[in-house]
Amino acid sequence: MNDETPKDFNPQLAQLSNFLTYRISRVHQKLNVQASKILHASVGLTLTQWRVLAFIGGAGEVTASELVRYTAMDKGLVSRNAKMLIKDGLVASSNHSSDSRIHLLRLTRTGQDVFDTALPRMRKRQAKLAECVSAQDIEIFRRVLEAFEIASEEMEN
Amino acid sequence: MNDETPKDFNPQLAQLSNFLTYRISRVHQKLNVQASKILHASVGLTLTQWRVLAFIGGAGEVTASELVRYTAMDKGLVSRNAKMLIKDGLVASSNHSSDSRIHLLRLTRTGQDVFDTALPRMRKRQAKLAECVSAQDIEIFRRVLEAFEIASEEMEN
DNA sequence: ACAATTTAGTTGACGGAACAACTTTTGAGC
DNA sequence: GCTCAAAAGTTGTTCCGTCAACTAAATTGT
Repeated sequence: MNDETPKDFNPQLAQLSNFLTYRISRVHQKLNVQASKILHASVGLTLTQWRVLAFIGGAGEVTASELVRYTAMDKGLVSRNAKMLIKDGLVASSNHSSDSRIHLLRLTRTGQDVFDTALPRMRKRQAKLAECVSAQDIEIFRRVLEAFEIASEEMEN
Repeated sequence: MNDETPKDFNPQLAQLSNFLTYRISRVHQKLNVQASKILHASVGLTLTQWRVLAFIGGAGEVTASELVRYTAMDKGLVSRNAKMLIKDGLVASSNHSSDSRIHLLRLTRTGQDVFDTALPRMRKRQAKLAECVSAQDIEIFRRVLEAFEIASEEMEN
């Protein structure tokens, strides 16, 4: 969190900290911290809970496995977080008509309120981030992310 | 890990998965998995151990707190990982001449070998990632990361 | 129609990272 | 020179995400 140039500045060290993966890691962590703060302060959810809630809210009605497919989150993680949200009364689960394995998840009235409260704040945050750079650069940034994501899966070795 | 378009494709869900922070999160995770595999296979280190080792190797001789300053890693995390590396004989620690709190960390001969083995592989991986997009786009990507990192610290709200 | 495979979801165990409390040593202020 | 604050590290606790094992239900193949 101390980001002024240290007194004992060492260019070699500074260079090492430029490894791409490492930089992504740091940015990711900081963004997470920030998002978590907002969520905690506004609706008292963790980031993961929010993600699950947001996907349910955005979709209207989904199953856990759809959620897993779209978010690439862990099965167990989704299951546990959904359970918490259900326990807290933000999400309701109902049975699928023909497939009794499946639980359909949707927001409760309260869950919808939480969603409606948090979403604009999260969007605003996104917008603030986006303001830092040009729209074009964001576009490129997205493309590079996309390319990296694909590359990181393909690369064998 | 299933990344073909799901049969039950839902554009609303797809849209939600485009939140920037979330995408960074996913890419970050996948890159980590990949890096970890390479490190595990080549030198048997975890990503965090490698980061500590790499910083020490790059700097020649550093203290733990310098490491903390440059990597923005947690104190405790650095301490524990350094300890493991010392136990495994990859890092040696010696006392500072005048300040007895400080331990100077440097690579042992073995540590240097490990460093020399892993570094080119990690660089190669970076290069492979970089190949996916133009040099110019990488530059922009770095700039955006930089901007986001700053923004995520400043934003108070 | 029944065996075998696949899919949905839950749960337990484990490991690693964040946070905080604590010790020890050094430096600063008076 | 003594007190108090700051810095360097260590260690304990806790929480969260990943992996893997497991149950139950549905689907496929013959």
